[in-house]
Amino acid sequence: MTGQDGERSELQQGSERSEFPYTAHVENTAHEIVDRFAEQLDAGEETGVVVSVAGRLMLRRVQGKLAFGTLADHTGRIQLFAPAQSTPEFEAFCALSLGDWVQVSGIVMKTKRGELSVRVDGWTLLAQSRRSFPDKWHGITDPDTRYRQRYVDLWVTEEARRAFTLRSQIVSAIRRWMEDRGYLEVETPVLHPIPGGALARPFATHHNALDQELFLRIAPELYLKRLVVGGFPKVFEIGRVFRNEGMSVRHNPEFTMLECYEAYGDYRVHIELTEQLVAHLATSLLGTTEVSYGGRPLSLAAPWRRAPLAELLSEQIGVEVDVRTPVAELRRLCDQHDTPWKDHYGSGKLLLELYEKIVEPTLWEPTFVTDYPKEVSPLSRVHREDELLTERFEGIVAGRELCNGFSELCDPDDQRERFEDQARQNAGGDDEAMVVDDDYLRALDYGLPPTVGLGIGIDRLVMLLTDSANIRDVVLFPTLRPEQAAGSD
RNA sequence: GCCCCUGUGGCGCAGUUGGUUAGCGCAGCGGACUUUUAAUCCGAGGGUCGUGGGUUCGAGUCCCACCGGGGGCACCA
Repeated sequence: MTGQDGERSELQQGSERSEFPYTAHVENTAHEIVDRFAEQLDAGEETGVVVSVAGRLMLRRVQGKLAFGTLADHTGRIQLFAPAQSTPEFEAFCALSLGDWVQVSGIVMKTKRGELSVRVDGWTLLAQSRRSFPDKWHGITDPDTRYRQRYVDLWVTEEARRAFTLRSQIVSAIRRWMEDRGYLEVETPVLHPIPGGALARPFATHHNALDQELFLRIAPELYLKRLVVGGFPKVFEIGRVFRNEGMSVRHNPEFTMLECYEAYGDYRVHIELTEQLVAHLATSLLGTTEVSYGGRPLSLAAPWRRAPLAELLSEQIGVEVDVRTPVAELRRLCDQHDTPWKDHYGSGKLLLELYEKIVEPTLWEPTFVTDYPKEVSPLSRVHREDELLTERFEGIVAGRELCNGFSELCDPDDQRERFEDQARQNAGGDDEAMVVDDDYLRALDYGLPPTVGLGIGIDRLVMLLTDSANIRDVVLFPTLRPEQAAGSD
């Protein structure tokens, strides 16, 4: 391609490029005008109300001595009505390109056919679009183009605008809700000397001045608990975390997590917090807790079902199993159910693998799965009724993990042992296992009170509430392969 | 990493069992039109069919490789 990749001809590029204004007078929005006048005016009626709007010209219908246009702004669309005899520089107005930014002022009126319009009594070209906009009827159908050129997608794909607006509202509502309950929002480091707080492979980077290896965080967990040690009893953070793992419709290498910690509470406190928060978001933003996901109904109303992991698994496979079931028997069950295992897996890990394979995808209605094996929960406090389990829960909705929380492990000695156990697995080839974080252990030495913690994947939550099947539909600029050099695509 | 699908002018598509100058709609260009709603009508342009090989008298169409994109599996949230 020789640079004519959708660019307009020279003729079209306009001679007054240098005359684009530095500001624009905008007092109204498309939505506001429709809201105010759509019901009131009769076809052919004119008001004396002068409005001033700005946006992109999305459609144009020139008819000799009369032109119509469709102007889009961030709130919606409104028709422009431009008669030759009253429109300043009518010829130039008709020559506008689709996608051009214009400011228009004029009276509000309805055409003979009853379409609410702004008469173009004055207009200014604010910026040109030198590349043509996508097909006005089909929009962008290639998903790759939608993700790469989100700046165009947002104009053309109504669904995209809706999803990202809702995402913003969700995050904002979460903040308000947490703050209303006495949680303090904090910011902890993204660059970690030791990656921790989750089981995942990190991205590595390097600080030149310190000549030190650093990792992009895989979770803020350990820093937030340091803050509870530091005397903030209720903290939360909404932030980006990074995991160097595969990408899929449900996984983007960087994603947003809400994590919160509360002193003096146990895991039951955050189970309730989760179901109430999600129900609140659904009610306040969607108007109902009865939603549908992928065409299938789903009730987010609290309370959600609670069930211990081993119980759910036993029920599903028809064999009584728990964390005390011998490894050999669980391996047999894994083989039977097409679930791969490794030699170093204990009963707890085998149980988890079986559960994730067999049970999790079947949990459609919101369910809190509780009492995870200690073996697979290196940061969770031991269950008060069973030393091989922990007081941990995951919230499963539509067959997917939405959140993960637990009574926090406070005992520095126990934590050290769990770290060391993880480190052994790490050395043994499991590059997702944790390593010992001595500073975190030092913090625990000063005393962490009884505490509960919770992490919610915001992207997954937004997917759920916007009925999106692909995480890329709720991430503005998802991670993609680098675009091929222009010329071959 | 493995498997399946896909790649035609700026955009959306059609291209019949491989057969003569690769079509259509939108956009863009020229023209007509004072109530359109993807406006309509007339006219003239624009593509070495992802790239590179191969089979064939002849390939957008068949074969191979590579590149891009999508979906599924595996790993994870």
